[in-house]
Amino acid sequence: MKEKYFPTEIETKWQKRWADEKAFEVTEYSERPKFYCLEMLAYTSGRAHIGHVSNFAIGDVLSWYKRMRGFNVIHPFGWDAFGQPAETAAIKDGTDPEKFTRDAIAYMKWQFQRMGLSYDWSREIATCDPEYYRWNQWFFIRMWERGMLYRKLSPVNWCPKEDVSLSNEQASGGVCWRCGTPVIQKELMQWFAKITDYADQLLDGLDALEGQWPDRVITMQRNWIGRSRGAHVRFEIPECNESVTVFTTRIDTIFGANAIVLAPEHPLVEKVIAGRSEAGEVRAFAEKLKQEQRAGRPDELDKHAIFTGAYAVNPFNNEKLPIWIANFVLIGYGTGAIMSVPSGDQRDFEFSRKYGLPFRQIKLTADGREIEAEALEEPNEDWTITVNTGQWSGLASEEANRLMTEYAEEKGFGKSAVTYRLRDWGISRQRYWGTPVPMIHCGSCGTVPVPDDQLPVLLPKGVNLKVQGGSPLDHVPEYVNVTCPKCGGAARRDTDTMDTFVDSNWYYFRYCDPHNDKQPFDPRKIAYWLPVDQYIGGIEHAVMHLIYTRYWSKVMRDMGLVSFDEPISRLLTQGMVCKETYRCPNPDHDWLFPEQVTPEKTCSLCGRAVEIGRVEKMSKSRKNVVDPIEMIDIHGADALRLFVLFAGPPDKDKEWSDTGLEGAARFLQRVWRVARRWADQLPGDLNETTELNNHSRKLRRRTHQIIRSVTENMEERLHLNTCISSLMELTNEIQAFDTEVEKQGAAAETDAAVAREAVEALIRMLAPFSPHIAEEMWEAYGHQSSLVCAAWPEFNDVLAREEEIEVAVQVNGKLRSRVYASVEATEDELRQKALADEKVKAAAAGRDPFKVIVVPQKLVNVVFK
RNA sequence: GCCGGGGUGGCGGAAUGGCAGACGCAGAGGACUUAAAAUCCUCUGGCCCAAAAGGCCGUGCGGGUUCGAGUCCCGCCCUCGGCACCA
Repeated sequence: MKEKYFPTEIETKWQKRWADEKAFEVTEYSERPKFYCLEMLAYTSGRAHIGHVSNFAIGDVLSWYKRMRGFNVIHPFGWDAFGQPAETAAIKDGTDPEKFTRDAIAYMKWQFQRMGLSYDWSREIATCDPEYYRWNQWFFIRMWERGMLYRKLSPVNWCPKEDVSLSNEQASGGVCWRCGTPVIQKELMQWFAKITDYADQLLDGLDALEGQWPDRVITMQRNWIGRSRGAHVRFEIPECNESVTVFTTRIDTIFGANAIVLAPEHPLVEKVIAGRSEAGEVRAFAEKLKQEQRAGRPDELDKHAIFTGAYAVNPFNNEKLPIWIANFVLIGYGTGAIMSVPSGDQRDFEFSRKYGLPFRQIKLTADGREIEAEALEEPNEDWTITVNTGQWSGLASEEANRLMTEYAEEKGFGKSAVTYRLRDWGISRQRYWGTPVPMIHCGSCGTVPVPDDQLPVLLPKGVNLKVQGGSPLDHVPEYVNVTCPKCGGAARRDTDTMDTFVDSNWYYFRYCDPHNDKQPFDPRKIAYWLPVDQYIGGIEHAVMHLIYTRYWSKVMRDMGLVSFDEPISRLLTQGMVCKETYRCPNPDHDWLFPEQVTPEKTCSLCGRAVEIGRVEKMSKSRKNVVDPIEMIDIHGADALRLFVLFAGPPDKDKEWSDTGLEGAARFLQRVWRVARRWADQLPGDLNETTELNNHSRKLRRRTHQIIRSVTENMEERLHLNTCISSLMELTNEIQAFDTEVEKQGAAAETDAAVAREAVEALIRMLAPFSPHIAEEMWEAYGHQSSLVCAAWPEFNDVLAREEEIEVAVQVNGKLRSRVYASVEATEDELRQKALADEKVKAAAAGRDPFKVIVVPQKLVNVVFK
């Protein structure tokens, strides 16, 4: 072993060797049980950041660990390569999105390879490869055939000057990012996937994920799906011979209704105002509400409403209810119409107060009082006891709710119903850089899919992206003008591309069979590798990506391609890496780089005191990003990986610290020195019963204790930060042992054997975290084959056992003393020892203890009254 | 507003009802060195006490359960994240 540890040299050597030996490539032909370790697809932003290091380091540790535990570990990698930023860059700088993306992949791959991650690169995919997106198209057609896809008019952000659709980001602030024109909403015919058909399955499937997925992700998904059980109730509108159906979860409050309120887009609006003098005014008001809503002002809290002049009839009591239109009723939820019950709902309460509609109390307060409706200061949304509700008065609300629903069903004006917050998934994008929709619109045959043998529909190259009027693909005649596959007549190709969430729905299925040109994947390979055993990624994907991919997976199940319900068994959402920010009060300087801040915390440009911002997510605009490659150049990938994992638990946010990274590097240096001390010593025999001197016995015991604790933390909780702490402790133990050996002069043969056992355990347990240095030391210890083939160290409970343990002695729950005993000491022995203790005797003052609690090997609590 | 995390030394964090502060960072002192760096050793929650011994306090705040609470229960406060007029 060299005297000094040079990370760059070692890391280059082992990265090359792993690549040459294809060390991390796997097949499904194995005796070992499989383990699928997956990190989220990397977006091709152009540059790796510390968040990537953290995400991938977690997955890499787990892959290494499972490999050493005898699993056949698939650990693949790929690129989320389609999407808007490449197209935006192209419009701004005139680059080609494909070139932009390929360059980004090349550079980022180089960066990730310098981190020494144990990926099976032979399975690498990029979603912009025709070999990949071809199968998006194939799935699209299969979904369409199954009635899972349909087209409908749906609004998009639209720039009226350039006549192009804009993403929310491009329309931020309500103006077009290119020309500053105020954005309007335009209805376009777009593709939707019927995810709502699977709402129940997606909701109920979450039960099985409890304990395996973070609680907050499960809760967020439940809320996102938002199943709500209630009833549809039909209200007749005699004057125009129509009826309106509302959805309510509280039919038991229907006697308190004071109005029917429609969403401004509701189709009945035109019918109820037809022929009325106020029709023009109401229509204009509805239009205004539509614009307001679509301009998307989330802080809009005021209720805006207008009376249409028409009335509906409450089927329970034949009361006439005025029909209103209001901004707080949404066309996309329920039936787009509600009954307003001001005494039972916050929104209805605000609406009714503002417009002076009457109140009626229809249930007791939570504390059982009946109060004057007009005296209500807030609505009562509780389930209590009904009052003033005709024949249902005096019932528990839940009971009334059930009976009144039954009554409505009997009488034929209502029905129990379930609605969801979840809406169908719009997958159309009017953009260039995405998967082309493989459909053709024919004047005589309608919408016709491109035949399978003509897939992929290739994205044309050299397209002008800075067009006005529709999508860039609309302006490529040779792309648009096709013959109908059915009738051979002239037809028009659909020019939409797909949402990139389609790409990420099934990429991890493709990893299992990445080069298949006959089908998206061989179902037999999926049956072997899937479900994913551990998925690791950012919390920002808690809802959309992770619902869409669950949905896709269920559709594939129904197509007979896969046989499981849930594709991801365990999920870990890693925290962000954050860093302090600095800001100069001078607006010309604003955010500062750390090197622009003097040690006195003043701005190096103007000398003013710098505001130290809170620790926040790294971002370019705040100038608090750390470049991983810079850090690797200084301290090595091993140290960087170790630090990001040591900084905190994987699922919590972590704070970047330069000195923390230095600490990690210093630790690796120490491990190196400790290992070097014993690398060339010939060890004697060592077995479970070998007689050892004191310091050897102690090191051996600590070695086995630490193997046990690291193993448990790996298996049960993925508390990687505490695993690293334990490795540091083991290193400290070996160092202390070395000092003892120095004191004695010469090392005994058994000393060398015990030291070797400890160092080799340390090396093997360090491998998942800092694999390069571990490999180098392993080789120096005379092992011919790589650690990739090494086994995780086993602990021996007998050797880990303490000879004498310290037992805390409490008097009335307060720590007062300590006694020493053997591990085998019985409860009674511990009790006697504690009672004999001077402190306990003093506290007793002659009394007998009221109670003595003994926790074996830990503590004795002596209680006096 | 709703939902979900979280609040522990100077800092990052540890502790699955049983000795709070493991491990690391930062800091102080010492050894080695002509010197520095590196390395090694020691100390480092607060308060009382000249010091030691010893004692008291201490996990956001207030209650509770328990022999025993950072951990469990109830009520607050603060903070971060997600969603947001979802009937």
